[in-house]
Amino acid sequence: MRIGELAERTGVSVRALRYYEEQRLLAAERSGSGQRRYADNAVGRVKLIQQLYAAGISSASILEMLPCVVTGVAAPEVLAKLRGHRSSVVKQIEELQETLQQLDTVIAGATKAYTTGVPCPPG
Amino acid sequence: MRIGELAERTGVSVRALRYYEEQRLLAAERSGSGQRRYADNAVGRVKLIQQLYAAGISSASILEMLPCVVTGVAAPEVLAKLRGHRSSVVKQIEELQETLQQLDTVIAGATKAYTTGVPCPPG
DNA sequence: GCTACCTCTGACGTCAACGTCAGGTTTCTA
DNA sequence: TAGAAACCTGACGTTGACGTCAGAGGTAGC
Repeated sequence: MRIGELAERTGVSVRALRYYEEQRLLAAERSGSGQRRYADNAVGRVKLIQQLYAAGISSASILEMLPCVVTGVAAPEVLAKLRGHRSSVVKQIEELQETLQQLDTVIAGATKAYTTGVPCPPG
Repeated sequence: MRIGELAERTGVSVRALRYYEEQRLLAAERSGSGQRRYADNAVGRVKLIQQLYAAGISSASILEMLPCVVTGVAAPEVLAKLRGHRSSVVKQIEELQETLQQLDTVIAGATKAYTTGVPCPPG
């Protein structure tokens, strides 16, 4: 498929896909005229990249771990980094759960208070 | 306390604290010579700010919700935004949990494969 | 009162993941 | 075989949360 279709199917922009290629995260065949052609599995690859980005992992780290994700094999150093990222993700989840509780407390309190008290000025 | 102590007690930089003030997220009294003086509860406030930042909430949104967190009262519009942020945090958590599973799969597979197979080149 | 450290304002620098624009080529559709 | 739509390669712009540096003034221990 061409880049526009991949963009549509993954929900990321064309520019982002070119950027991934620049970062060597996503390869593409080229047609005779130089247009990018992607295989079907590129969709999954792009979604994986997005997921890792969302976890706060940098291009460089993703680049490092991608072949391992694909082949299922990793050298000890890479494995150590993977474990590092794993624990960072765990920590992020824990912190977000705390934040969620805070938000819930505020929402619950504010909802109740507003039915009886003075509102907090918006803006 | 002065800004250096607050920085040390919260683990954020002096520059960040000044930035929070710029964004009107954190107020400070001033000494006669113009130095910032913070009350003890500033520690909690800074940690809250960090938590909200970590949830991907912008300065503007934090500014909007802070008085509500403090007073426990919110106008309906603000409340709606709070709920919006809440669901965004929930979504983030879900996505991170997916990512965690992916990482676990990779780590498990790679650990096993490495004991028997070919390593993935590091770097 | 000396000295070492802390703090001030202002202003430019940084970094990552793209957005956007320009100017030209390719591909699809009628 | 038009012409619209998609694609190409640069290359500069953007945004947020700070980092960093300069030059000047404040503070605390001895």
